[in-house]
Amino acid sequence: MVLRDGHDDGNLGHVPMPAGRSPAAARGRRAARPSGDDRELAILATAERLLAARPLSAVSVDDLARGAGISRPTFYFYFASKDAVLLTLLDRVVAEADAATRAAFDSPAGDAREGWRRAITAYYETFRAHRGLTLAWAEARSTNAEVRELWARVFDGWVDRCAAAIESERARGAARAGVPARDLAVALNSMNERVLYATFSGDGPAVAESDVVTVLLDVWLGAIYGSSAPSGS
Amino acid sequence: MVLRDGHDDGNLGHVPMPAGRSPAAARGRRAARPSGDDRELAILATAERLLAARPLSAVSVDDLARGAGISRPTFYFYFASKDAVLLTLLDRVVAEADAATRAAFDSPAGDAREGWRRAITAYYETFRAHRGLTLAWAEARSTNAEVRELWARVFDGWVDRCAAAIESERARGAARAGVPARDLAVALNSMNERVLYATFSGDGPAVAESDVVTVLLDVWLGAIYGSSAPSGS
DNA sequence: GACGGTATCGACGTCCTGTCGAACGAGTCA
DNA sequence: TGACTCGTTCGACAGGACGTCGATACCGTC
Repeated sequence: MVLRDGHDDGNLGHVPMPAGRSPAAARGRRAARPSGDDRELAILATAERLLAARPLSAVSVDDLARGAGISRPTFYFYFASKDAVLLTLLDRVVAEADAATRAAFDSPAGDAREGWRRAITAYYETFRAHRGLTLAWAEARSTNAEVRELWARVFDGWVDRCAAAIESERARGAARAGVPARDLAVALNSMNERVLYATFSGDGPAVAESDVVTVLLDVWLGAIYGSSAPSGS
Repeated sequence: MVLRDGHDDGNLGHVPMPAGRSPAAARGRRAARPSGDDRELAILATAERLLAARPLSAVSVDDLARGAGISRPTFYFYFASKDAVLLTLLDRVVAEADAATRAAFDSPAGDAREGWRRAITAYYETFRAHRGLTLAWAEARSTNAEVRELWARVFDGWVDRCAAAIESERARGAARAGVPARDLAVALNSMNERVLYATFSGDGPAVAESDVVTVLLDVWLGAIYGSSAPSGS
């Protein structure tokens, strides 16, 4: 019999940091406790540090444990697995990206073009700031169902917001009608995901880091408005 | 010391199947031989069969060997690793997709819109016909450098062809000027890759299989021409 | 100064990987 | 026919990573 990662999701709706308890409490094996928190933090810090230098597959539980100054079995006292650590880290970055794109969407936004540019930039900046994690997430996604689910939820949120924005642009007559807004949103967000990944990972053909936002924006505007210059404010 | 997968690329320019020798000869450990060829084929068939049902990570070398009716050590007589099998399989599918998209590009193509639609459809059809492999490839890419390189080479070829086509559309005044054609090609091909993957894998938000070509085409046309209706033939 | 929960680790069993060396069988050549 | 080669096969091994169990040390408290 194979043991499942064993943790009941509980509140994965990740409220934006309830100030006190980190989302790790739900993810880890242990209930909240004061003394061991530094260990937990040490593990997380070690993970982020190591992942900035090597791929996830080259980081073992032992590396994480040693990096945090504890033994391998002790690691399991804090996290159920290597992936659980990653999930905790991702929760944070996702909350960051979520906040940033939400801000971009809700902010004043002079004209429409500027609004979209801000949203794409927010997304770009956040993941660029956590390159290692971004790469590790992509790696884990193919083998870990929880990572897949977390990403699906997050992605879905962005798609919803984009689809709503596209529909509102269509309603005011600025954006051209065409394929369903939601399908368009899925396609464009997928593009961003893959293009940014290629740019950050550096292997294979990619758009230069300095141009990537411009290029993505150009495709977004072309797909939504039919040209790079949406009309009206 | 860790042994590398140990095979000198030789001719990875994959000529479209020299009729006689399969590309596996270059990939595997052994020189061409008549008697063991069925074993080799059996391994490849087993791999494709198993990958249609479970992810790559759930298929062990032992599964492959048993499936082909041989023992695990014997497997290593034919292939250097599980990934080498996958690489051989990918060589084939890639050649297929390459031929299909090349045909789409070179074919008569009544109007421009139809040309692009054909190219996207070719890509879509090929990978849909090998769902399991497509998913496995994505999984292997994150851990295996050879898979990454193979994909980079293939992807680059498509980008080249697309960029050239975009430039020629710009030259004749049909496509709008904008970001460099190559950057645009990278972005659009990346989108296709990610969107199709999501559609085939079925987890997370995705475009329905029946709509995906239409949606992708719409974004391509919007990005290249500025609307879904390119002018002229 | 016994107790209960926190925290820690040594040792174990399992799974998978890749390799080594011994064997087996079918041709070939003396 | 018997020795010799060469393609092919596999049992057995060693290594690495994972996750678990049970014993212990630490610590605040009653």
